[in-house]
Amino acid sequence: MATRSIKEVARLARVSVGTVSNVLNRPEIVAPATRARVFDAIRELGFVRNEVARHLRVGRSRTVGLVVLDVANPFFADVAQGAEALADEHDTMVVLCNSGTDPNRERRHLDQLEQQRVMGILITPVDAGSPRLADLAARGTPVVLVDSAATGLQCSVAVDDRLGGQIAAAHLIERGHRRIAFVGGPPSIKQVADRRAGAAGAVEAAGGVELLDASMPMLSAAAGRAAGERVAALPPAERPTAALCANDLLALGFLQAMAACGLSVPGDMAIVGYDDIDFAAAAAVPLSSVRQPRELLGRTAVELLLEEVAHPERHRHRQVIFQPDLVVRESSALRRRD
Amino acid sequence: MATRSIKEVARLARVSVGTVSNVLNRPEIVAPATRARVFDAIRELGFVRNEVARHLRVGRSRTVGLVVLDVANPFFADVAQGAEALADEHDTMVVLCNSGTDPNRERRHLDQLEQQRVMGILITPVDAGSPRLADLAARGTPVVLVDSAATGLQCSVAVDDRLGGQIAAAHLIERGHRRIAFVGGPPSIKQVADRRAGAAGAVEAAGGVELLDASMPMLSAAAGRAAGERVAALPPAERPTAALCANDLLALGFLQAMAACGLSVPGDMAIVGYDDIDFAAAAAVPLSSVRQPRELLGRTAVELLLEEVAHPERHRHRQVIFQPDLVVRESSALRRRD
DNA sequence: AGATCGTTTTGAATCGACTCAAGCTGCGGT
DNA sequence: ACCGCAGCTTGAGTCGATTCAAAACGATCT
Repeated sequence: MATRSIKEVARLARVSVGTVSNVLNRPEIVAPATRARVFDAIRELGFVRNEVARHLRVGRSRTVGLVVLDVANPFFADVAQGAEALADEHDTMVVLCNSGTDPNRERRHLDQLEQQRVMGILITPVDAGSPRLADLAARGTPVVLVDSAATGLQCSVAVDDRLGGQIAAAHLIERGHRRIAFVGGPPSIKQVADRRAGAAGAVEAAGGVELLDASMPMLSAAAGRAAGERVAALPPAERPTAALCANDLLALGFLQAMAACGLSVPGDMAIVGYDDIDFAAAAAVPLSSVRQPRELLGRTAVELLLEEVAHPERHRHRQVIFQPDLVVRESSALRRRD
Repeated sequence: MATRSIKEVARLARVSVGTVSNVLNRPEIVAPATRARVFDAIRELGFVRNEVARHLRVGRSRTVGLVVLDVANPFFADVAQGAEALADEHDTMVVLCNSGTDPNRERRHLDQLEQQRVMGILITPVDAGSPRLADLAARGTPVVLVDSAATGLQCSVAVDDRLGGQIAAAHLIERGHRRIAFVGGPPSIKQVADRRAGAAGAVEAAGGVELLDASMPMLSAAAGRAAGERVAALPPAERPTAALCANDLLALGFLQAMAACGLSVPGDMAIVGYDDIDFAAAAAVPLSSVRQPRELLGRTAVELLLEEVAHPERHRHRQVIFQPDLVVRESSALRRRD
C-alpha cells in the first residue's frame, strides 16, 4: 500500500526533489554518481512516477481514447489494432471505450476522457452531429472522427460509404436481382444511412429494381437473424431475392436465418455484407462483402491526431476518405436468369 | 483552447474556490442562491472538472483497466462487455488495453495504468507468474486475474481449463477417434497448457489413443490455417482424424484449411474448438466448442475488484472457478467406425 | 447591546512532479 | 589571489481541486 513519492526518493538519495526530477526527465544533465544514487533509491523504494501529478503540470497525458460503437464487432477490433500500431511507435497508449451505440454511454465516456485530459479522442460517434463533439474540440481536446466524415470542425478518416453501398447494389443488380432488401441499423448511424443512399442511387440508375427496407434497431448478428426471419416469412412472390446488409454481423445473422428457414444461399437469396471482417470468408456460405481498409483507418486517425497535437497552430483539419471495394464470394455468386 | 479552472469559476461567481469545490461535491451544504450563481458561472465558462488534479488529491481514479491478450478475439470482447455492464452500475469506466500476447506491450500497458493510478487492473496475463503482477499489488494497485487462476496473492476468476480440455478430448474419443491433434498456441499461455493437460489426461485414461501436437506460435485464425495445412499434408495413414483447438479462432482457421485442402469436416477430420464464440455456430461447418461463461467472467472480475477496493483491510483474496461445458455441433457429429 | 448558536463561506495547506532562476563548486587562466 | 565559467544542484513556486479549521454572518434570546 506504500505509495512512494519523488520526495522520499530524494530523501533516501540525499538530494533535492529537483534533482530526482532531472534524473527522471533529463538524466544527461545529472552527474553520473548522483544519477546512480538516485536510481538506487528508486529501485530500493519501488518508486513509480505518478502520471496524474505529472500531467497536472504538463497539461495532457500521452493517452488517446478510442470510442467505438461495438467492441464485439471485429471491424472495430481491427481499427483499434491499426491505431495501436502507430500509437505504439509514438509512445502513446490507446484505450478502447465501448459506447455500444448508446448515446448516454458515449457521453459518459467522453466526459471521463475529457476530465482525464487525454491527448485526444478518436471516435465513431453514435450521432456525428452532436454538439458535444464540437464542444470538446473547442475546449481543447482534439477529436478525430473515425469512419464518419466531418464537416471541417475536426479531422476525420472515413471510407466512402455511398460508393460502397452503390457498388454492392450494382453488383446484385448485375447478377440479375430485381428485388433487394436493405438490412440496416438504427437510422441515426450515419454510415448506415450513407450505404443505403448509395444503394438507392444504384437502384435508381438501373431502373426496374426495387429496394425494400428491412432495417433493425441494432447492428448485431441477433438483429440480422431477426431480419432474416422476417424476410423469409414473406410470400415467395413478394420476397426479395437478395439482401444487402449494412455490416457483416447482420449478414451473418441473416445467413443463419436463411439456413434455419430452409432457404438456400445464394440460390433463393443472395447476400452481400459490409466490412469484410475475417469471419465473413469463413461463414457457412462464404460472404460477399464490401471491404474497408480497417487497420489503415485506425492508423490514419492516430496520424491526424498526432499531427494536430504537434502543431496546434498551423494545423488545418483534414478529411481523409478511402475507397471501399467489393469482394465477391459464394453468397452472391449465382447469376439469376431474368 | 481555453481550459477553465475552478479558480476562474470562483472569480466569475464572486465566491472562493472552496465554495466552488463544495458546490461540485456537496451541493447540499451550500446556500441555494450561491449554488445557483456558481452553476451559472460553470455553464457560462463551459467548465469541466479536471480529474487529473482531483485524483492527485483523492488518490485514485474511478477507472479500471482491462488488459486482454487479443482484442480481435471475440471471447475477450464478450468478457469486456460483462465487465463493463457491472462497472457501469458502479459509475466506473473500463478501459480496454490490448497486449497482443506480447510481454513487452503488456508491461508498457501495466506501467501506464499504474502510473495513472487506476482503481485496479483486470488482466489476462501473458505470463501469470511474472513478478510484475505481484509488484503491482504490493504497491497498491489491486489486480484480478481473468481466465487464469491465481496463487493466493490476488483474486482471480477462471474457467476450469483442464476440465474443458478433458471433456473435449473425451468427446472425440467417444466418437471413435484414435489419433487426435492438439492445436495450441504459445507455450507460455497458461490456459493453453491447461487445456492440453486436460486433453492428455483424457487420452491417457482412454488408452490406445494418440495425442499429437500441432501447436502454433499464435492463437489466430491465420495460425489455425497454417496448422491445418501442415496436418493435411501428412500421409493419410499418419494423419489424425480429429483436431482439438485451443480456441475458436484457431479452429475456424483450421476448418478453412481443411476446405482448401479438400478434406471434409467432420468426415475426414473432426474439429472441436474452444470458447464457443458466436461465430463458431455460424461457420461453414458449425463448430463444436467448449463453452465458457464469458460475460460472467468479466462481471465477476469487476465484482472481486470492487470488493477489494471497498474493504482493503478485511479483504481476503478469492479464486473463483467456473465450469465449462461442451456444445456439440456438426464439426464433430459423426461417429467413426472403429 | 451583548451573548449564543447554527449556517455559510473563506483561504491556506496539501497532493506529487516539474521548471527555472539562483546558488554552489571546483578548475583553469591571468 | 582573483575572476570567470562550466557543470551540478537546489528549492521555491506552480498546476487544479480538495479539505478543514477558522472566520463571518445573521437570527434569536436575554
